[in-house]
Order: sequence, then C-alpha cells, then structure tokens
Amino acid sequence: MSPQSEDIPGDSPDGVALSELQLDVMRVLWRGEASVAEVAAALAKSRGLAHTTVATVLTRLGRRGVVAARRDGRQLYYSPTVSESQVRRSMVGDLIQNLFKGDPQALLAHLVSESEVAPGDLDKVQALLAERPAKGRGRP
Amino acid sequence: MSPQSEDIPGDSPDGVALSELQLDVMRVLWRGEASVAEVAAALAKSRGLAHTTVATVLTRLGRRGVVAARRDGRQLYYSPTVSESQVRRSMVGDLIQNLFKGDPQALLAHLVSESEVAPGDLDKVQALLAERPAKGRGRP
DNA sequence: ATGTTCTTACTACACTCGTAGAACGACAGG
DNA sequence: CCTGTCGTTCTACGAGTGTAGTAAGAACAT
Repeated sequence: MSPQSEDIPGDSPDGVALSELQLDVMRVLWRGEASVAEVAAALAKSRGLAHTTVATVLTRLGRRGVVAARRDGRQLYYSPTVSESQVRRSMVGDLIQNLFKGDPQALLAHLVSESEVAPGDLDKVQALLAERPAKGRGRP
Repeated sequence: MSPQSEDIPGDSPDGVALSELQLDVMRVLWRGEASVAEVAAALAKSRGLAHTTVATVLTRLGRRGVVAARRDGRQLYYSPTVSESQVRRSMVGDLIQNLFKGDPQALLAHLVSESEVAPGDLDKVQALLAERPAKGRGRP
C-alpha cells in the first residue's frame, strides 16, 4: 500500500500547535512551495540540519496534515495547508487558554504591565487601537 | 553581569516552558504549598488523574527545579520555585520569539486585528494604555 | 551499462510528556 | 507481632520531537 499518500479526507487542522523547528520550516513554506532541499537550504544558516532531518520533519508535518506534498519527478514539493494567521490564532489561543484562563485581555494586560513590549511600541498599539474602526468585527 | 541573582544553588530555571497539565498543577501550588494528595484532589474535578500520575508530574517538575519538595513524615509538600509571572513572562516571551519573530508589538497587533479579544476588551486595554504612566517599570 | 549522485522512505535513538500500575517502606489497629 | 493502608518511588508504555543514518529507487554522466 502507499503509506505516504494519505487520502486525508476533509482534514481540518483546527488545533495547530507547532514547535520551534516546525515553525521555522513552515515559515519557509509560507514564503512559497519548496522542496526538501530548498527548505534545508533556507534553514542552513540558522540551523545546521542534515537534510534527512528536514525531510523527516516535513513528512511528519505532512502526516499531521499541515503541509501537502506534490510530487514532481522524484522531488517532493511541499506547501502549507494552514496559513500563518491560522497557526498564530491557534497557538495564541492556546496560550491564552493555558496561561490566562482563557481571558485574552489578561494577555494584553500582561504585555502592557510587564513591560514585555518596549514603551515606544505601546504608543503604536495605542494608535492601532485608536484608529480601530468600529466595524462589525464581532466574534460570534 | 549576572542578571539573575539566583539563591537557588546550581539551579536556574530561566526558560520555564510548562505544558497544560504542568500548569494546572502549578496553579494549585501557586495557591500555596500542597501535598500530592491535595494537588490530586484539586485537579480531580477537571481531570480524573490517578494520584500516582500527579506524583509523577510533581517529581518531574521537581527534577526540573520548578518546584521544591519538603518532606513531613512520609508526605511530600510541594511548593513552586518559580512565580506565575515568571512563567508567564517566559512563555509569552517564547511565543513572541517563535511566532512573531521576537516582536512583541506583533503579538499586540495580532490580538487587536484578529479579533482575538472581544471588542469590549479592547476598550479596557485602550484605557490601560491611556492611563499608563509615561515610564513605569513596574517590576518588584 | 555501470557506477555516481540525488532524493525519498524507513529505521533508530534519546528525550519529554501523559498516564498509571507495581513494588516498597512506614505506621496504625488488632 | 502481623497485617492492612497510605504515600512515595520505580518502572513502563505509547506518542511526539529533534536528530540523523541507511537503504532503495531513479536519473545522469561517462
């Protein structure tokens, strides 16, 4: 049988938690479809990974359905099936859930009060908030 | 210079990343020293864990230096060696690092733009920012 | 054709986490 | 004194991760 060519039907990766390495890989893919070699090359500067390592990571990401592989000759070209926003949303949500009892405002407060952000950045955020249009961006 | 004046000899838990379960356990301890049984009892409602499981978790946390154990008779009383703020700081920092390229403002922006927080909360945050003292380095 | 090279697939190992059973030691009731 | 009982420690196992070597197949160069 084909162990790799999984016919993942209607795979909705809602809970997408990625590790640091996995995120690094995804970041490459988010810049556009890439082969194992290309991903490995992109990560070569930051991490000195054997290219089989990159292949393994990509395979596992594929198994989890967060990337899709397209075969061209013997090369596999991977592309993400989840957007960066999606992942951010998911992971930030997790953090809020775990660390701030599900209260997003608490995260905000933490960022502000714990000086997690530079003073100058707070101004920018304030501006962001100020110019925030009262559009119906409500969450159901 | 050594930024962290560690009392704890040999043990400096600077990068404290805790899992969900570990956080749940810590949350109990942050309410005050507790025995295995007490922690298990506190978590009994939310998770039905065997109490050996709790013991294992606590032991592992102890090995990592994030909790300390005091023996009283045959019972062990655990207390945290890291504060909740510390953990929050560390984990939020990690998230910012991994997901937002180390730019805290990006997290803020994400929270604001992605409607991660309810519209009403944004007002509160805006208020927080508005009344923020122009320099407060509030870190006791 | 034949070996070299590239690329993927399989296998592996050390480690952490969630989870918990089994063994062991201390203490109390009979 | 003997035996439960309770709590700790040990051991275990499946899953995921970081990391990579090895095997297998195809393409390419000579």
